[in-house]
Amino acid sequence: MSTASADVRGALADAPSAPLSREFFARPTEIVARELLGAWLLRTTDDGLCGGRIVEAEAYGGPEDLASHARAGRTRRTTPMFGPVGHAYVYLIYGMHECLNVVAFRGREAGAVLIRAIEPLLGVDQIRRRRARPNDPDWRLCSGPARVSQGLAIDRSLDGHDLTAGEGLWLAATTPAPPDHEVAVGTRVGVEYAGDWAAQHWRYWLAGHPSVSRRR
DNA sequence: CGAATGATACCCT
DNA sequence: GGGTATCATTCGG
Repeated sequence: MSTASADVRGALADAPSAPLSREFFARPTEIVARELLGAWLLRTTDDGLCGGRIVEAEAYGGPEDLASHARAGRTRRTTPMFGPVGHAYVYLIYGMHECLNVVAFRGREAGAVLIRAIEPLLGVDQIRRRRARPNDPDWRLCSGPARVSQGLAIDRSLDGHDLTAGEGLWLAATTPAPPDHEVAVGTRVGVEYAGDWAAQHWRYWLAGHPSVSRRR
């Protein structure tokens, strides 16, 4: 048990447990995306501990999935997607924003789950200081994949990071997990170019939760 | 609504 | 090798 995990248990009555195991991520990405709803995303930096609960996630597949970065096969950028499950895949988008994925199993080839939004619950003050819009209400601070990264100080230095080690950046389950009737499912955001794969219902979110990202 | 901002992938010589 | 269109987004006007 890491010191950081012990800190989390002390910080909250609704205590997250140990880091999610390798086995948790060794399942199809759409299962992992669904199961990650409600789980804690936790981060330690020089500013201390911060994090929140995942309210929105999307599953991406391997080369067969035309919406996935892995569609071009294994490249320098997508190497983590083809590596061991439970590691981070962090990429730069639009030249300025970073997005966090969790590598999961998909057809023996590649796969990842994009963390699209969390509800900030721990270290909200430090999360707020890192954001471009520090006057936003708590629930909006991490309402979008790049906002999650900005708020939790996640960048490409964490690309390939082992999320099961429980240090620096990791995930922890909650009990109980959200029941199916609180979970909504739909198409992935921003992948209209992907033909039939754009219709795949691989986006999961907590129905009605204010921290879920919205289209403008 | 459109700018910001740079890595990447893909097509061409 | 080099040029360039595109991008799993966000913010201010």
